[in-house]
Amino acid sequence: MIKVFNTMSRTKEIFKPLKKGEVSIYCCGVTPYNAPHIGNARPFVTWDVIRRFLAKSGYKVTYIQNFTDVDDKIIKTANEQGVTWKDVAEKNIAAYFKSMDALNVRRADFYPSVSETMDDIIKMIQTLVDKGFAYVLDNGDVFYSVEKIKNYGKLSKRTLDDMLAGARVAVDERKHHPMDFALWKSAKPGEPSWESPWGKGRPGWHIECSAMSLKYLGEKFDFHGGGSDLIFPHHENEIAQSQAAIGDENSFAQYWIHNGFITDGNEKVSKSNKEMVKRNKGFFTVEEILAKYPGEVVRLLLLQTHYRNPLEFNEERVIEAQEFFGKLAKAYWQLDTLARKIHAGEFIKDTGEKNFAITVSRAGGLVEESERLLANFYDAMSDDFNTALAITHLFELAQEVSSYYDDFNAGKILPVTIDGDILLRVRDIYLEMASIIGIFEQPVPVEKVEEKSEASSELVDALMKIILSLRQEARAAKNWAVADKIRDELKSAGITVEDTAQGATWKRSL
RNA sequence: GGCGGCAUAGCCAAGUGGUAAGGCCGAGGUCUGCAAAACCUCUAUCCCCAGUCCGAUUCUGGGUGCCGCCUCCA
Repeated sequence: MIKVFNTMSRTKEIFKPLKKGEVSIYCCGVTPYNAPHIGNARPFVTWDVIRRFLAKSGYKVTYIQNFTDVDDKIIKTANEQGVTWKDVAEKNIAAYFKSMDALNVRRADFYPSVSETMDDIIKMIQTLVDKGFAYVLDNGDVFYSVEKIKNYGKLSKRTLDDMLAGARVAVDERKHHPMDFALWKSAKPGEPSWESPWGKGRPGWHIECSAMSLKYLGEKFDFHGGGSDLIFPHHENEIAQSQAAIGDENSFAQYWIHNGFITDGNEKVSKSNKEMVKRNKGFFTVEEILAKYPGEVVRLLLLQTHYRNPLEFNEERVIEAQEFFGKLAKAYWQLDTLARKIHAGEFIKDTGEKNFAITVSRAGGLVEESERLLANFYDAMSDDFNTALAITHLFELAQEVSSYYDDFNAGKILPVTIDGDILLRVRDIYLEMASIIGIFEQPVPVEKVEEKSEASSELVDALMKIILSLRQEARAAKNWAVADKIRDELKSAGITVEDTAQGATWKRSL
């Protein structure tokens, strides 16, 4: 049983799909007028995990995400840069994909754009005009009439009276009601336009999502999501339009999922906050952040807070997440190594009956524990996609594994083949959790447990081998001054040396 | 001004009507020539007041603080 918090009811509801075994999702995508910043990334990472979880739970998932490629800001940017609106959109869509790929966000089933859905948009506006929910002005503008529908404001929990009382914006006198919004804007000089029954123009904001969801998912679909800043007016207006056009107030999305904001100093991260952009120069867009830290680390950080809560983002937290990720990765490495080597019989020795029993019981405990944690993991995910809690279960397993590994290395556990079989099962469980969270899909850039560094060249490896063997000679002669000096100087050169029971290891400092 | 949300340890962050997961930091320990790493152990009564209840951090009301939306915004 999966429970989800529905913004419409403001409560957790039991999820029942419209079609058995299938889930349809529409998530509002981006307006590609510049490169995505970290705040933009959150809903897509969130939905990516939801998709993975639902798919793993046996649902056939259809996921649609749009690009609003016809928009004021895009036109403005294009005019400023002396390029076409399409150039701007294409460039930023490419940037979007690049960032999302690095965050392991899987591709949507379709990415409709406004420019490619124009016919459907015009058709929907025409329906609204025909049914009397919209009106056309002399200049060709078309507005939606909010008074024509019952319960306008039901998603954002406000009434037309509330909104009038708190109105802050100068009202356009041509509108029948101050809250009426544009479905179609007549063409202005220097702007792209499309032919329509009302003359040349382009769609207003909101209508594209209604038209696209109808086109790709039909009159009813399961989930609709996006950032909580979209609740009003965007999603409210989508509901009004769609349900009016379809003629069914139960149509359109069944569950509304909204994610909280990423904050910086308790303030919403936003491109329009000039001061914040300035303060975070060089560490603001996803691309900038990914230039310094691995995508999987950033992804993990984004999922360590429940999606509905605000998430404070700064470099310190990324570093913390990197440490956390490193431990998860190391435990996986330990588990994989141990399982494969024991399974292949590499470690087999005569353990004696007593030790054999202890070892099997210890490994058996590990597999029981991993199964318990896997169940907890699914419970957490089933409770409104609580990735923050789910990740701690994965981490607990990582700790169990590391503890086992430590004892193994210390000789407290003797290897027998049966361990390998059991540990392979534990490894599969570990990977199952990781795959839903969506990590370990990229080469792990973590520290080495063996004596050479992954990111190094053969030459560096050879040099390090020489240096470390010289240092080892000094250590053997108890010449600590020389040994420590070598270690200290390597450290300042960006290489960390650690002495272990198996000899010295080195890695590049992070 | 209208509407909505949040308030848990130094920091981050789950959660529950029966005295609160996890991470970071910190303290102690094992190991070690030292260091590091690793592993083990320890560290909160949940913003304030009132109410309901046998019992509230968790429910209700009030207060305070913070945030968001109402204009573009993930």
